[in-house]
Amino acid sequence: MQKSAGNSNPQAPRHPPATALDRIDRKILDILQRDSRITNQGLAGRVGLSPAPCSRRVKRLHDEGYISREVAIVDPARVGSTLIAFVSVELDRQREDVLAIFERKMAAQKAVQQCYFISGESDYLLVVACRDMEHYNAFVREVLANEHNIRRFRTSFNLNRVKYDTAIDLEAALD
Amino acid sequence: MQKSAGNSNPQAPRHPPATALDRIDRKILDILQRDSRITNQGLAGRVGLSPAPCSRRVKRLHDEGYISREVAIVDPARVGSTLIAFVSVELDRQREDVLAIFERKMAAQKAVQQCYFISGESDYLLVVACRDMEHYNAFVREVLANEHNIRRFRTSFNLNRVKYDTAIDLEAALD
DNA sequence: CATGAAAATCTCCCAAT
DNA sequence: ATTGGGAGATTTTCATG
Repeated sequence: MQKSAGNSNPQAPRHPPATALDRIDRKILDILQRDSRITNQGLAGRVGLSPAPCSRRVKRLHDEGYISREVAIVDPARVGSTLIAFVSVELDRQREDVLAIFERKMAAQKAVQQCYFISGESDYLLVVACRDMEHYNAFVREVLANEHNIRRFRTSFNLNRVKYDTAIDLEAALD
Repeated sequence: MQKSAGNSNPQAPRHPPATALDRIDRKILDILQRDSRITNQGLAGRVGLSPAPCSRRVKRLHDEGYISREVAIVDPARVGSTLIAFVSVELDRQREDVLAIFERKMAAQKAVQQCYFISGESDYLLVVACRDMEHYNAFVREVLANEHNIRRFRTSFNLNRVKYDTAIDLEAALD
């Protein structure tokens, strides 16, 4: 069994063997997941270490791929991206090449923030961020309606984003 | 018209008047959205500024709330969080108090990464991150099956996360 | 892992455009 | 009003114990 597609990942970062995480590592990850702007000595203080070994651990967490990247989260409302659409997509056929083509297209679309190949009635779930309805309409017409392999798609719109977290619950993850 | 609930936001950060963004600001945001670990002088170089004014702009983008936070993105596979579930939830009634209670509950659940109040057939869409099926089962039994106001919920599981971006397309957002 | 020093970086202030 | 340069203050990193 292999992933649905995209095994030709251009530059899949090859990470070192990856040592196990102890309690301090998880605490560091937990803090950085929520605020990566914290200074090293601030972090060190919160996990009960001196700055030097704390810095080493953070570097290791990066190098070994536990932290894949650090990003700034932009407030969508402030930059005029006010509409989030959820699109469930059903393809005509679930042949590997059809899936791969669709996935490549979605990955290339800047409006598509998230794209999941899913189980259940439809094949894909998209999360699309747009400026407004006009922009979403343009996206649908240009991207989805032009895609021959789509049997149908259904859109729901966001009325209120109650929660948007990028953090993973590390207690539950390892325990 | 008001948001569906949660207007009692405990500490909604009150941001300054918010000046408009020029091309350089958007370029800064665009870069930081994808990599906030870049040094200030590296950023300054890429946007064609010297370090000092670049630092000032970044500070302003934070202070005025364009950047709501900076976070480390943890690789789910590396920390044993391998299962993502999508749950569409239909409530018994769409009364404000029922919505508010449900939203508060979801916001408090660490496994719930995203929660949207949506238009369409169901009321909410949840993105839930779990260690495995057993963990998801426990989540469903403890959290959803105990919630009296839920008429029904339907789960789809992630088979392949094709794309996971937190960046907003700023070109489209402002044009 | 902690301590202490060196190197690099960030941030503030001031002059200049 | 915003930029660019420089000094001061932090921060990170590398050595040693």
